[in-house]
Amino acid sequence: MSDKRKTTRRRRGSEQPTLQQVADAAGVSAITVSRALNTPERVNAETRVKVLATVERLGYVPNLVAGSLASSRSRFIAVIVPSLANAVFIEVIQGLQDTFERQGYQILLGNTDYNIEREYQLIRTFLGWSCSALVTAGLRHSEACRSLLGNWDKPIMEVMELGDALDLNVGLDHHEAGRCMARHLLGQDYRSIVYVGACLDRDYRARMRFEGHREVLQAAGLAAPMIELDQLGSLDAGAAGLEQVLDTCPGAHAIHFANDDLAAGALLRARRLGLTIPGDIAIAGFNGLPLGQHVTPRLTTIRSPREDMGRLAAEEVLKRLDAKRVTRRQHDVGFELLIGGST
Amino acid sequence: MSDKRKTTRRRRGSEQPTLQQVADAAGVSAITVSRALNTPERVNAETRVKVLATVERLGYVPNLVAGSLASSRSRFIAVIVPSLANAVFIEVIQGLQDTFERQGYQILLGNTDYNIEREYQLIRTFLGWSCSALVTAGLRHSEACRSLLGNWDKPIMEVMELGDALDLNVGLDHHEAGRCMARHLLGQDYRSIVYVGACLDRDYRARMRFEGHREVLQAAGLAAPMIELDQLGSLDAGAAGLEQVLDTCPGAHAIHFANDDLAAGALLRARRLGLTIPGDIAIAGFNGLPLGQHVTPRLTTIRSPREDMGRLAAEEVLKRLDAKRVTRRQHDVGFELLIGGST
DNA sequence: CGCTACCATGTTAGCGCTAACATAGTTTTA
DNA sequence: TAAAACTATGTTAGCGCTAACATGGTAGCG
Repeated sequence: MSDKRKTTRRRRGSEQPTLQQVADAAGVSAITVSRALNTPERVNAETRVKVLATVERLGYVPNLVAGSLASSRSRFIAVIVPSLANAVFIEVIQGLQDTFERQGYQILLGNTDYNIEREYQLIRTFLGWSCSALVTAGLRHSEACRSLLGNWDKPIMEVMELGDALDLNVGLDHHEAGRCMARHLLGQDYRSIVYVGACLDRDYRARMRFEGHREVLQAAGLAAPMIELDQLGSLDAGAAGLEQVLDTCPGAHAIHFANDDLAAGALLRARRLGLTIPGDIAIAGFNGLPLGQHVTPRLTTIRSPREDMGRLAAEEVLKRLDAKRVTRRQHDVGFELLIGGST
Repeated sequence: MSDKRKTTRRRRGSEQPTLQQVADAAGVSAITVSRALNTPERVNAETRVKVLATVERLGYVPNLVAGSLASSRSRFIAVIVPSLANAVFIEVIQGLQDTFERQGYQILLGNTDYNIEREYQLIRTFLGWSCSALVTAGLRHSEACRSLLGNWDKPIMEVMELGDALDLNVGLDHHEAGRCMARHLLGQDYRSIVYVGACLDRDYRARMRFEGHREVLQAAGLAAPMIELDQLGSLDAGAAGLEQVLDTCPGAHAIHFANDDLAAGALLRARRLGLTIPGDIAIAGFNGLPLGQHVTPRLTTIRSPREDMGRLAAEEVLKRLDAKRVTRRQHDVGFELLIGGST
């Protein structure tokens, strides 16, 4: 390097004051300011007051990027869901956010659009942010993703369904939910029951429910016809689904929809067509959305405790982060059959 | 410091390979690996291939925290909304996320729960992450928040409503939307019109719409009664609102609800009560949610282009980040009156 | 052919913070 | 009363990356 040109290669990022500047202004060392902010109980009360006043006076905002690099811990929690269009995931996120933010963690939200490759990319990026934990919806991941997570030493929480999880798991048994509704429909003496779902390759939990449903019908010696729509859960798709059933299965007594959006769309369309429910056709859903309780007749459905699922998932992750005992890796949050007038 | 104890104070964060390790393995310098990953066009094709193969082989995941510190740029966009329970914000977020993620930006989502003090805290934290830009719902902020943002040199985008913005602004005119619906109702010859809102101090945009509504009614020489519910937009609240109107304003011809959730709740309840719509009571909403088009009769409402609003907001921010010309600071996305059978 | 221009890559010095260890003063313990 | 333990604060050395400048080679040009 050239000899004299010590032009002190300056590179200040922003004009924000730094920890060091606060320390100088307060007449202490940088580490004392750091401690006053992060572990106040380890600083003498008098010093603490002086430092915090200086922080306030200078309008100091801690650079969390630098802090994370130094400590190799960020207070990020990666949360990955397949869609934001579905109220179900929103409610889980609310439960997560509520619990995590209360503890000073920030959620990094990723949306895969039901694309398993996209999930891998998101997880890669999130690992680069030194997240403290990962919460992801579902148990299905790409091979690349599994091997990436295999080398990761932070808590991993898989929510929504139960099964063979990577680490922690909070969810419900979708096969059993499908069986439960099918049993209810049989109990009401419907014999010709159609299952209507949408995009079951992506919404594979709906397929699990169908499998449970089919099991029960077959055990009763009945056929289990299924119709798959090509648009994800929406009122429109449900209305279309109803019409498709009326066209192609004229003798159907009941329709078991994969979710409440579809079921409510069908129910509203049926009423508009002047059909009697459940006389002409019975309708059942899944999720327990509020809408189902406001339509007439009330929708028979299965309520899943979504916000609680998020909350419980977050609590279990927090326990892990606090190095608390791991009591159980798996939690079944269950579900509840809500019987309305629609069946 | 003691003389000999050069115990090389090691502090490796994780076991992840670093840039330097990739560089050594590939036989180049660290900066070349950095360039191969971040500005591949500035590296010879042959070298690039060799480096990327090594990256792949070692399973290297870039430490984004370190990168952000060094460059004092993160690819975070702070997004602050008052609630996730409201579909309106979700759709705006979807528009934002879709556009930003496509450009490699990650959204940091904050939820204020309609608490203006919480907004300040969130913004403080987000500034600490060296966000590239801030998108926030609404123009109302605390004094502390304004002064914090005053010193900030990155793009700030305020969405949802139009007005005196800090920087960029994409939204619609809520006063005008209120006027528009009031004019429609007058045009249908309703004379006794009640406005029903919920928590109008928090949902102040609904209050703006009420003010537009009141202006029009008063100009026509009519009273503009208003009922405020104490539960934010939900079907339940709407049903309760309808009953309150029936009780307290027995001569009402029409109800102008602050949003579609309330309106749909009222409409469904009215039908359950056996009322004729719009004969016994006319009902109007705001938002243009799909549900409004599925109830019978269809709900008269105002559709706001929410996802487009998010998309446009993101595009404007991206233009700024690319140092493109700032054509306009403010964009009115407009709205559309949807006339259904409910009025 | 000497000059500038440019391309590909390297060297050095931080970014702003915290972990790890050090030190001085005070209290407790045997 | 000396040693051990604890309290409050400071010093040093990175965390893993990129900006800024440096260097050597090749091409272009009059």
